Amino acid sequence: MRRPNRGGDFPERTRQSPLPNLLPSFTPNQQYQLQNHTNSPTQQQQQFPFDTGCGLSMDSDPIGSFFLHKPIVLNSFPEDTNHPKWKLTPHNNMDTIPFQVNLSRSPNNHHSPPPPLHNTTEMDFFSDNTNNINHNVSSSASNHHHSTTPPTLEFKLNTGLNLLTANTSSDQSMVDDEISPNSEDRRAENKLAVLQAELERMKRENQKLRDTLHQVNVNYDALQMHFMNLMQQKGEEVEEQEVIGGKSEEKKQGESGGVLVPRQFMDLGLATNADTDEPSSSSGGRSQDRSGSPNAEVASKELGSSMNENVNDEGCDKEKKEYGRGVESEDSPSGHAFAGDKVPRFSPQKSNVEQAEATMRKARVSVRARSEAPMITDGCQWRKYGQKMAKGNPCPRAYYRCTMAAGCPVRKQVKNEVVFINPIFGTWNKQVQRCAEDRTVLNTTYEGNHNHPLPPAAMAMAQTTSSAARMLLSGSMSSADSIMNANLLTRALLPCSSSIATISASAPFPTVTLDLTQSPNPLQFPRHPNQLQIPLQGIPHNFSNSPASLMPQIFGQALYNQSKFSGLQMSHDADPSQFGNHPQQVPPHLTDTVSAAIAADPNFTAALAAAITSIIGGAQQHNNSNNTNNNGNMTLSNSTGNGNITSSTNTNEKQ
DNA sequence: CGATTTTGACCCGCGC
DNA sequence: GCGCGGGTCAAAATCG
Repeated sequence: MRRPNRGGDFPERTRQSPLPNLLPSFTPNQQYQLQNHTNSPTQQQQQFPFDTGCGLSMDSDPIGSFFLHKPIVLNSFPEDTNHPKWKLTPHNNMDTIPFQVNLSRSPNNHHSPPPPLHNTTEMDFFSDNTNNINHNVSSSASNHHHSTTPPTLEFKLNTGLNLLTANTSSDQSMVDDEISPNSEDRRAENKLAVLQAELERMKRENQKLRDTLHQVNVNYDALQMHFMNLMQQKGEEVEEQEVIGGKSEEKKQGESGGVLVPRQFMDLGLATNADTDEPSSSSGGRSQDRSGSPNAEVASKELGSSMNENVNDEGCDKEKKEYGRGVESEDSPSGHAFAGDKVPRFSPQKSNVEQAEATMRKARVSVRARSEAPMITDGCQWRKYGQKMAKGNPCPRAYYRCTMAAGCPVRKQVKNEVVFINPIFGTWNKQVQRCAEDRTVLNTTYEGNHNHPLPPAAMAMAQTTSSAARMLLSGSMSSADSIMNANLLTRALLPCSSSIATISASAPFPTVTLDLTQSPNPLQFPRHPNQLQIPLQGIPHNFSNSPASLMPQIFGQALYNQSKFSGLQMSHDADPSQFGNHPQQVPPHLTDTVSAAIAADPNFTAALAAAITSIIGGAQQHNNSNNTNNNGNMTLSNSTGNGNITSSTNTNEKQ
């Protein structure tokens, strides 16, 4: 089943250059003709190569590609693009003169432009700076797309641009220019020549930037693909392990007809098959009763048996339950699978990507933050569908699901924790200066990926979930990756806080817990042995004084940024401690730049280009200063052989 | 009147 | 087998 929105759950990030487009472009599908307004002798039909009248000769190859041959000696190029004599107008002007093109040139012309017509040495106009520009145009003269904009404006077709420049310059030929007796005109011509040269230089520079940006995009795609491949491989490894380890359990549940499938695989299977068109209610007894489908359970078991045959003879009742309920937990790229909250569940054939994504979907991102508000405003629309009283907690736990799109699988839990800190351990909050018993911690847990475009305000959290899930997916597989991801997570956040991020790979769901409550005392929040806690440099200390609604966006964006930049930053991943815990000490490059760039420009690629420039520019100075070791240093060590991760932190918050 | 919230019931896994 | 807790459903109530 297609899942186009996976990873792309969010609005497509266009990859437009942040730089002004200095390259020429024609209006697509617009036919242009060269119009002579003065009935000059040039009204005669011309054939290639011909003089464009601006010091450029023009040629074309058999496929209609145009070549301009520009003499080194530049002549007058009046800036008046509306020169009364030559004008390019759209083809719909029937009064214009057709722009005749002889296309029967030698095929060698494409790479070997014909000899110049003029006396000066000619150069390949595209040889050095426009190699990547598509200068193929229609083979018909009438299809010769030509911009009517001045040459300094947008254009993507150099031929058209320069032709325009030439045509708008004058009806005088080069020879005419050279014999001009007017010295003032010559000065103007020289000035124009300089400007023209500058224009060419800018075009070359722009082309280089575009090439660089293109390369960045390519690299980014490659990194993304590589990351996905790694996740797939790791998922397969875990799957194999679970298959081996689950034999006994399989035997145990086999008697009751249960079908065991490795969790990871089952997730996918249950989540992605739309072909069975199985109602979600089929797996839940209660739902069966309410749906009035007496055969639902039988059908479900049959499907399970079928799956047993097709897949790996295992099952996960819990997953089946979850997905059978409509869930929710699966996002459909096509969107139809979520209509009515009914999700077909079984699919014996799953791509590795889907498997990895399904596993990722189970990952959770939990945010602990102090807030007086009942719920974090994260930009999404949520509908409460349940509430439970948690044992030992006077505050109920609320369950929300995203209602921004029908069938959106994203859910969140909001737990209003009452935090009691034992003053014996000296865990009074020195910043807040409040009694520990007064504090309430808002614990918001997100799960799933949105299957719909998100508003900018909601992008951060959604991307946080996605990014964190990806990190969990890899981090839960090996300690080394966990450390790497933890480091990435740390680096993702702005360097001004000692908040704790906990990565838990324990069952049932891997969870990233971002603790924004600033509780450095490990006794306050006992850690799971498989948890990795990292001081998050970037979360404001006094969160209670910060709008809680902003926090998920802050770290969400940062985490998302980090996930995108991980490949880049890892290459020069310096000691995070060098950033210190003081914003004023933060190096201006890197994190701040990235965050600022992306914050300023929703276009990720644009920000990426800006950030890369910054990173590259700041890498050297970064390397020169990365020996500094301050408080807030993060030391990670893998002290166990079973994949458990322990960490030791050395933050100035630790007491 | 549609959307949202409330709330009791239900399902299921897990531990005893 | 039973109870507990997490999670979900859906009818009823409420809201705008």
